[in-house]
Amino acid sequence: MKQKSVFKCNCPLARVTEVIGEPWTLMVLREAFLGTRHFNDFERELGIARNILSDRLKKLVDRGLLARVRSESDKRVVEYRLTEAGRDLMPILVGLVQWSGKWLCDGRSPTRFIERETGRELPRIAVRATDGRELRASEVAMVAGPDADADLTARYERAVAAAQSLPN
Amino acid sequence: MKQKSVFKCNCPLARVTEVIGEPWTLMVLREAFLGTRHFNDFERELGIARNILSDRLKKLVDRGLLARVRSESDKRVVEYRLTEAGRDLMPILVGLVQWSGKWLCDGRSPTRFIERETGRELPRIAVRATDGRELRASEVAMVAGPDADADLTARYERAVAAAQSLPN
DNA sequence: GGTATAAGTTGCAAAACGCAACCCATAATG
DNA sequence: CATTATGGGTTGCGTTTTGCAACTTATACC
Repeated sequence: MKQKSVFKCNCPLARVTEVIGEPWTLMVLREAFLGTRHFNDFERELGIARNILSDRLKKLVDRGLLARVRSESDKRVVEYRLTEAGRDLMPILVGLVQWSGKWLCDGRSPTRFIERETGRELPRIAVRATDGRELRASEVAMVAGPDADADLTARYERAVAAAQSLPN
Repeated sequence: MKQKSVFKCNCPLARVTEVIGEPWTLMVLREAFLGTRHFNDFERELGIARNILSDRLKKLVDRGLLARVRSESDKRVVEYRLTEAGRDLMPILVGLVQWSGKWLCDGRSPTRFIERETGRELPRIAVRATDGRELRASEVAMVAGPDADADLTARYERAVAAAQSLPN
Protein backbone atom coordinates (compact mmCIF):
# COMPACT_ATOMS: atom_id res chain seq x y z
CA MET A 1 0.00 0.00 0.00
CA LYS A 2 1.58 3.21 -1.10
CA GLN A 3 0.24 5.60 1.44
CA LYS A 4 -0.15 9.04 0.02
CA SER A 5 -1.90 12.27 0.83
CA VAL A 6 -3.81 11.81 4.05
CA PHE A 7 -1.58 9.14 5.51
CA LYS A 8 1.48 11.31 5.27
CA CYS A 9 -0.17 14.36 6.82
CA ASN A 10 0.05 15.00 10.52
CA CYS A 11 -3.51 13.94 11.27
CA PRO A 12 -3.19 11.77 14.39
CA LEU A 13 -5.85 9.36 13.23
CA ALA A 14 -3.98 8.77 10.00
CA ARG A 15 -0.91 7.88 12.03
CA VAL A 16 -2.68 5.66 14.50
CA THR A 17 -4.21 3.80 11.59
CA GLU A 18 -0.74 2.76 10.55
CA VAL A 19 -0.01 1.49 14.04
CA ILE A 20 -3.11 -0.46 15.05
CA GLY A 21 -4.88 -0.64 11.69
CA GLU A 22 -2.98 -3.62 10.39
CA PRO A 23 -4.46 -7.08 10.78
CA TRP A 24 -3.27 -8.93 13.93
CA THR A 25 -1.74 -5.90 15.64
CA LEU A 26 -4.61 -5.43 18.08
CA MET A 27 -4.62 -9.13 18.86
CA VAL A 28 -0.90 -9.06 19.52
CA LEU A 29 -1.41 -6.13 21.89
CA ARG A 30 -4.21 -7.96 23.66
CA GLU A 31 -1.87 -10.89 24.21
CA ALA A 32 0.71 -8.52 25.60
CA PHE A 33 -1.89 -7.16 28.03
CA LEU A 34 -2.66 -10.74 29.07
CA GLY A 35 0.98 -11.22 29.92
CA THR A 36 2.35 -13.00 26.86
CA ARG A 37 5.98 -12.10 26.29
CA HIS A 38 7.61 -14.74 24.09
CA PHE A 39 7.51 -15.16 20.34
CA ASN A 40 6.37 -18.77 20.44
CA ASP A 41 3.63 -17.98 22.94
CA PHE A 42 2.22 -15.22 20.74
CA GLU A 43 2.25 -17.65 17.86
CA ARG A 44 0.52 -20.46 19.75
CA GLU A 45 -2.12 -18.30 21.42
CA LEU A 46 -3.06 -16.41 18.28
CA GLY A 47 -2.47 -18.99 15.57
CA ILE A 48 -0.66 -16.29 13.61
CA ALA A 49 1.90 -17.02 10.88
CA ARG A 50 5.45 -16.61 12.16
CA ASN A 51 6.56 -14.12 9.53
CA ILE A 52 3.52 -11.90 10.14
CA LEU A 53 4.10 -12.08 13.87
CA SER A 54 7.72 -11.19 13.33
CA ASP A 55 6.71 -8.20 11.25
CA ARG A 56 4.10 -6.97 13.74
CA LEU A 57 6.38 -7.30 16.74
CA LYS A 58 9.09 -5.43 14.87
CA LYS A 59 6.72 -2.60 14.02
CA LEU A 60 5.33 -2.39 17.53
CA VAL A 61 8.89 -2.16 18.85
CA ASP A 62 9.82 0.48 16.25
CA ARG A 63 6.79 2.53 17.19
CA GLY A 64 7.49 2.34 20.87
CA LEU A 65 4.58 0.15 22.05
CA LEU A 66 6.70 -2.84 22.94
CA ALA A 67 10.26 -3.18 24.20
CA ARG A 68 12.43 -6.03 22.98
CA VAL A 69 14.61 -7.39 25.75
CA ARG A 70 17.02 -10.32 25.54
CA SER A 71 16.84 -12.48 28.60
CA GLU A 72 19.96 -12.57 30.79
CA SER A 73 19.44 -16.05 32.18
CA ASP A 74 18.72 -17.75 28.86
CA LYS A 75 20.18 -15.98 25.87
CA ARG A 76 17.87 -17.69 23.43
CA VAL A 77 14.89 -16.02 24.99
CA VAL A 78 13.58 -12.63 23.92
CA GLU A 79 10.94 -10.80 25.90
CA TYR A 80 8.46 -8.37 24.43
CA ARG A 81 7.13 -6.07 27.10
CA LEU A 82 4.61 -3.28 26.94
CA THR A 83 6.11 0.17 27.21
CA GLU A 84 4.37 3.10 28.85
CA ALA A 85 2.95 4.05 25.46
CA GLY A 86 1.65 0.52 25.03
CA ARG A 87 0.04 0.40 28.45
CA ASP A 88 -1.47 3.81 27.76
CA LEU A 89 -3.42 2.24 24.92
CA MET A 90 -5.28 0.03 27.40
CA PRO A 91 -8.34 2.28 27.75
CA ILE A 92 -8.84 2.03 24.01
CA LEU A 93 -8.55 -1.73 24.06
CA VAL A 94 -11.12 -1.82 26.84
CA GLY A 95 -13.37 0.48 24.85
CA LEU A 96 -13.06 -1.60 21.72
CA VAL A 97 -13.92 -4.81 23.53
CA GLN A 98 -16.87 -3.16 25.31
CA TRP A 99 -18.16 -1.70 22.06
CA SER A 100 -17.76 -5.00 20.27
CA GLY A 101 -19.53 -6.88 23.04
CA LYS A 102 -22.46 -4.52 22.75
CA TRP A 103 -22.77 -4.20 18.99
CA LEU A 104 -21.06 -7.19 17.41
CA CYS A 105 -21.83 -9.98 19.87
CA ASP A 106 -25.55 -9.31 20.36
CA GLY A 107 -25.00 -7.96 23.83
CA ARG A 108 -23.64 -11.28 25.01
CA SER A 109 -20.24 -10.60 26.46
CA PRO A 110 -17.66 -13.36 26.39
CA THR A 111 -15.04 -10.94 27.70
CA ARG A 112 -15.35 -8.66 30.72
CA PHE A 113 -13.01 -6.20 32.38
CA ILE A 114 -12.88 -6.07 36.14
CA GLU A 115 -11.16 -3.92 38.69
CA ARG A 116 -8.55 -6.20 40.24
CA GLU A 117 -9.02 -4.89 43.74
CA THR A 118 -12.78 -5.25 43.99
CA GLY A 119 -13.58 -7.71 41.20
CA ARG A 120 -16.31 -5.39 39.96
CA GLU A 121 -17.00 -5.02 36.25
CA LEU A 122 -15.84 -1.74 34.77
CA PRO A 123 -18.39 0.76 33.48
CA ARG A 124 -18.17 1.57 29.80
CA ILE A 125 -15.57 4.11 28.82
CA ALA A 126 -16.98 7.45 27.82
CA VAL A 127 -16.08 10.89 26.63
CA ARG A 128 -16.40 13.35 29.46
CA ALA A 129 -16.37 17.10 29.81
CA THR A 130 -13.89 18.77 32.14
CA ASP A 131 -16.52 18.63 34.90
CA GLY A 132 -16.79 14.85 34.52
CA ARG A 133 -20.18 14.88 32.83
CA GLU A 134 -20.58 12.25 30.13
CA LEU A 135 -20.91 13.67 26.60
CA ARG A 136 -22.77 12.35 23.58
CA ALA A 137 -21.26 12.40 20.09
CA SER A 138 -23.31 15.43 19.07
CA GLU A 139 -21.90 17.46 21.96
CA VAL A 140 -18.31 16.99 20.80
CA ALA A 141 -16.50 18.74 17.97
CA MET A 142 -13.22 17.92 16.28
CA VAL A 143 -11.18 21.04 15.55
CA ALA A 144 -7.72 21.98 14.39
CA GLY A 145 -5.18 22.35 17.15
CA PRO A 146 -2.24 24.76 17.39
CA ASP A 147 0.05 22.45 15.43
CA ALA A 148 -2.24 21.68 12.51
CA ASP A 149 -0.99 22.43 9.04
CA ALA A 150 -2.93 24.50 6.52
CA ASP A 151 -4.60 21.53 4.83
CA LEU A 152 -5.89 20.06 8.04
CA THR A 153 -7.07 23.41 9.38
CA ALA A 154 -8.96 23.99 6.14
CA ARG A 155 -10.47 20.51 6.37
CA TYR A 156 -11.84 21.05 9.87
CA GLU A 157 -13.17 24.48 8.99
CA ARG A 158 -15.02 23.03 6.05
CA ALA A 159 -16.45 20.35 8.35
CA VAL A 160 -17.65 22.89 10.90
CA ALA A 161 -19.25 24.92 8.13
CA ALA A 162 -20.92 21.82 6.72
CA ALA A 163 -22.11 20.68 10.15
CA GLN A 164 -23.99 23.93 10.68
CA SER A 165 -26.04 23.39 7.54
CA LEU A 166 -27.00 19.85 8.51
CA PRO A 167 -30.20 19.02 10.35
CA ASN A 168 -28.71 16.30 12.55
CA MET B 1 -6.78 -13.06 4.41
CA LYS B 2 -8.28 -16.38 5.40
CA GLN B 3 -9.16 -15.73 8.97
CA LYS B 4 -9.03 -18.89 11.00
CA SER B 5 -8.93 -19.92 14.62
CA VAL B 6 -8.98 -16.80 16.72
CA PHE B 7 -10.82 -14.63 14.24
CA LYS B 8 -13.73 -17.04 14.12
CA CYS B 9 -14.06 -17.35 17.88
CA ASN B 10 -16.36 -15.11 19.83
CA CYS B 11 -13.64 -12.91 21.28
CA PRO B 12 -14.97 -9.36 20.87
CA LEU B 13 -11.56 -7.98 20.01
CA ALA B 14 -11.21 -10.50 17.22
CA ARG B 15 -14.51 -9.28 15.80
CA VAL B 16 -13.78 -5.61 16.18
CA THR B 17 -10.50 -6.16 14.37
CA GLU B 18 -12.49 -7.23 11.34
CA VAL B 19 -14.56 -4.06 11.52
CA ILE B 20 -12.06 -1.28 12.14
CA GLY B 21 -8.82 -3.13 11.50
CA GLU B 22 -8.87 -2.73 7.75
CA PRO B 23 -6.97 0.13 6.18
CA TRP B 24 -9.08 3.27 5.55
CA THR B 25 -12.03 2.21 7.69
CA LEU B 26 -11.13 4.48 10.60
CA MET B 27 -10.55 7.37 8.24
CA VAL B 28 -13.93 6.80 6.63
CA LEU B 29 -15.54 6.84 10.06
CA ARG B 30 -13.73 10.04 10.96
CA GLU B 31 -15.12 11.66 7.84
CA ALA B 32 -18.58 10.47 8.81
CA PHE B 33 -18.11 12.12 12.22
CA LEU B 34 -17.09 15.32 10.46
CA GLY B 35 -20.35 15.26 8.56
CA THR B 36 -19.37 13.76 5.21
CA ARG B 37 -22.23 11.81 3.71
CA HIS B 38 -21.69 11.43 -0.02
CA PHE B 39 -19.54 8.97 -1.91
CA ASN B 40 -17.70 11.60 -3.91
CA ASP B 41 -17.03 13.69 -0.81
CA PHE B 42 -15.45 10.74 1.00
CA GLU B 43 -13.31 10.13 -2.07
CA ARG B 44 -12.16 13.72 -2.38
CA GLU B 45 -11.50 14.32 1.31
CA LEU B 46 -9.58 11.10 1.84
CA GLY B 47 -7.95 10.59 -1.55
CA ILE B 48 -9.08 6.97 -1.38
CA ALA B 49 -9.50 4.74 -4.43
CA ARG B 50 -13.14 4.45 -5.45
CA ASN B 51 -13.28 0.65 -5.37
CA ILE B 52 -11.77 0.55 -1.89
CA LEU B 53 -14.15 3.23 -0.67
CA SER B 54 -17.05 1.28 -2.17
CA ASP B 55 -15.92 -1.84 -0.35
CA ARG B 56 -15.46 -0.09 3.02
CA LEU B 57 -18.80 1.70 2.88
CA LYS B 58 -20.50 -1.57 2.01
CA LYS B 59 -18.89 -3.33 4.96
CA LEU B 60 -19.67 -0.50 7.36
CA VAL B 61 -23.30 -0.65 6.24
CA ASP B 62 -23.39 -4.46 6.55
CA ARG B 63 -21.99 -4.24 10.05
CA GLY B 64 -24.44 -1.62 11.14
CA LEU B 65 -22.14 1.39 11.59
CA LEU B 66 -23.51 3.37 8.66
CA ALA B 67 -26.95 3.52 7.10
CA ARG B 68 -27.31 3.84 3.35
CA VAL B 69 -30.19 6.12 2.43
CA ARG B 70 -31.29 7.17 -1.08
CA SER B 71 -32.21 10.81 -1.22
CA GLU B 72 -35.84 11.64 -1.99
CA SER B 73 -35.23 14.97 -3.65
CA ASP B 74 -32.45 13.80 -5.98
CA LYS B 75 -32.55 10.13 -6.75
CA ARG B 76 -28.95 10.03 -7.85
CA VAL B 77 -27.79 10.91 -4.37
CA VAL B 78 -27.03 8.35 -1.67
CA GLU B 79 -26.41 9.37 1.91
CA TYR B 80 -24.25 7.43 4.34
CA ARG B 81 -25.20 8.31 7.89
CA LEU B 82 -23.80 7.12 11.18
CA THR B 83 -26.10 4.75 13.03
CA GLU B 84 -26.33 4.58 16.81
CA ALA B 85 -23.65 1.89 16.78
CA GLY B 86 -21.43 4.15 14.68
CA ARG B 87 -21.90 7.16 16.92
CA ASP B 88 -21.23 4.94 19.92
CA LEU B 89 -17.74 4.36 18.57
CA MET B 90 -16.94 8.06 18.99
CA PRO B 91 -15.25 7.73 22.40
CA ILE B 92 -12.82 5.28 20.87
CA LEU B 93 -12.08 7.59 17.98
CA VAL B 94 -11.44 10.38 20.47
CA GLY B 95 -9.21 8.10 22.48
CA LEU B 96 -7.24 7.01 19.45
CA VAL B 97 -6.64 10.58 18.35
CA GLN B 98 -5.64 11.64 21.85
CA TRP B 99 -3.29 8.70 22.21
CA SER B 100 -1.78 9.34 18.82
CA GLY B 101 -1.31 13.03 19.57
CA LYS B 102 0.58 12.13 22.72
CA TRP B 103 2.71 9.23 21.49
CA LEU B 104 2.98 9.52 17.72
CA CYS B 105 3.04 13.27 17.17
CA ASP B 106 5.61 14.20 19.81
CA GLY B 107 2.97 15.75 22.01
CA ARG B 108 2.15 18.33 19.38
CA SER B 109 -1.54 18.05 18.70
CA PRO B 110 -2.83 19.05 15.29
CA THR B 111 -6.29 17.78 16.24
CA ARG B 112 -8.24 18.65 19.37
CA PHE B 113 -11.66 17.69 20.66
CA ILE B 114 -13.78 20.33 22.30
CA GLU B 115 -17.08 20.38 24.08
CA ARG B 116 -19.39 22.25 21.71
CA GLU B 117 -21.20 24.10 24.44
CA THR B 118 -18.21 25.53 26.26
CA GLY B 119 -15.43 25.25 23.68
CA ARG B 120 -13.20 23.63 26.28
CA GLU B 121 -10.81 20.88 25.30
CA LEU B 122 -11.84 17.41 26.45
CA PRO B 123 -9.76 15.60 29.06
CA ARG B 124 -8.23 12.33 27.95
CA ILE B 125 -10.50 9.32 28.01
CA ALA B 126 -9.73 6.90 30.78
CA VAL B 127 -10.74 3.62 32.30
CA ARG B 128 -12.64 4.24 35.50
CA ALA B 129 -13.84 2.13 38.38
CA THR B 130 -17.53 2.14 39.31
CA ASP B 131 -16.82 4.94 41.79
CA GLY B 132 -15.39 7.11 39.00
CA ARG B 133 -11.79 6.76 40.08
CA GLU B 134 -9.32 6.53 37.19
CA LEU B 135 -7.58 3.17 36.87
CA ARG B 136 -4.14 2.25 35.57
CA ALA B 137 -3.54 -0.74 33.31
CA SER B 138 -2.16 -2.82 36.15
CA GLU B 139 -5.36 -2.35 38.14
CA VAL B 140 -7.53 -3.86 35.43
CA ALA B 141 -7.97 -7.54 34.52
CA MET B 142 -9.53 -9.15 31.46
CA VAL B 143 -11.60 -12.16 32.36
CA ALA B 144 -14.06 -14.54 30.74
CA GLY B 145 -17.68 -13.44 30.87
CA PRO B 146 -20.81 -15.56 31.20
CA ASP B 147 -21.01 -16.17 27.44
CA ALA B 148 -17.42 -17.19 26.82
CA ASP B 149 -16.79 -20.55 25.21
CA ALA B 150 -14.46 -23.15 26.65
CA ASP B 151 -11.42 -22.10 24.62
CA LEU B 152 -11.68 -18.47 25.61
CA THR B 153 -12.31 -19.28 29.26
CA ALA B 154 -9.26 -21.51 29.28
CA ARG B 155 -7.24 -18.75 27.62
CA TYR B 156 -8.11 -16.16 30.26
CA GLU B 157 -7.50 -18.58 33.08
CA ARG B 158 -4.06 -19.35 31.73
CA ALA B 159 -3.39 -15.60 31.50
CA VAL B 160 -4.46 -14.99 35.09
CA ALA B 161 -2.25 -17.86 36.24
CA ALA B 162 0.68 -16.50 34.24
CA ALA B 163 0.13 -12.95 35.50
CA GLN B 164 0.51 -14.08 39.10
CA SER B 165 3.96 -15.46 38.40
CA LEU B 166 5.15 -12.26 36.76
CA PRO B 167 6.97 -9.53 38.62
CA ASN B 168 5.31 -6.65 36.77
C1' DG C 1 28.85 -34.45 20.40
C1' DG C 2 23.76 -34.99 19.62
C1' DT C 3 19.33 -33.28 20.37
C1' DA C 4 15.90 -29.89 21.82
C1' DT C 5 14.29 -25.21 22.08
C1' DA C 6 13.69 -20.10 21.02
C1' DA C 7 13.43 -16.89 17.56
C1' DG C 8 13.29 -15.82 13.56
C1' DT C 9 13.87 -15.88 7.71
C1' DT C 10 12.83 -17.53 2.94
C1' DG C 11 9.99 -19.00 -1.08
C1' DC C 12 5.75 -19.43 -3.19
C1' DA C 13 0.66 -19.20 -4.10
C1' DA C 14 -3.49 -16.55 -3.00
C1' DA C 15 -5.71 -12.45 -1.67
C1' DA C 16 -6.00 -7.37 -1.16
C1' DC C 17 -4.66 -2.78 -2.76
C1' DG C 18 -4.05 1.52 -5.99
C1' DC C 19 -5.02 3.52 -10.22
C1' DA C 20 -7.42 4.64 -14.22
C1' DA C 21 -11.00 3.85 -17.24
C1' DC C 22 -15.54 2.63 -18.01
C1' DC C 23 -20.75 2.21 -16.92
C1' DC C 24 -25.56 3.28 -15.54
C1' DA C 25 -29.20 6.08 -13.84
C1' DT C 26 -30.96 10.53 -12.99
C1' DA C 27 -30.90 15.60 -13.46
C1' DA C 28 -29.98 19.95 -15.80
C1' DT C 29 -29.51 22.50 -20.26
C1' DG C 30 -30.50 24.15 -24.90
C1' DC D 1 -36.26 15.69 -26.59
C1' DA D 2 -31.37 15.16 -27.65
C1' DT D 3 -27.10 16.48 -25.16
C1' DT D 4 -24.29 17.10 -21.56
C1' DA D 5 -23.25 16.87 -16.55
C1' DT D 6 -23.38 14.65 -12.07
C1' DG D 7 -23.56 11.02 -8.42
C1' DG D 8 -22.43 6.51 -7.43
C1' DG D 9 -20.50 3.03 -8.40
C1' DT D 10 -17.83 -1.51 -11.14
C1' DT D 11 -14.12 -3.67 -13.98
C1' DG D 12 -9.23 -4.81 -15.42
C1' DC D 13 -4.67 -4.95 -14.53
C1' DG D 14 -0.25 -4.63 -12.31
C1' DT D 15 1.84 -4.26 -7.57
C1' DT D 16 2.02 -5.30 -2.65
C1' DT D 17 0.83 -7.95 1.37
C1' DT D 18 -0.68 -12.20 3.64
C1' DG D 19 -0.72 -17.16 4.97
C1' DC D 20 1.53 -21.50 5.16
C1' DA D 21 5.25 -24.55 5.43
C1' DA D 22 9.95 -25.45 5.42
C1' DC D 23 14.46 -23.94 6.50
C1' DT D 24 18.15 -21.39 9.48
C1' DT D 25 20.78 -19.73 13.41
C1' DA D 26 22.04 -19.52 18.15
C1' DT D 27 21.89 -21.16 22.66
C1' DA D 28 20.87 -24.77 26.28
C1' DC D 29 20.45 -29.43 28.00
C1' DC D 30 21.98 -34.47 28.36
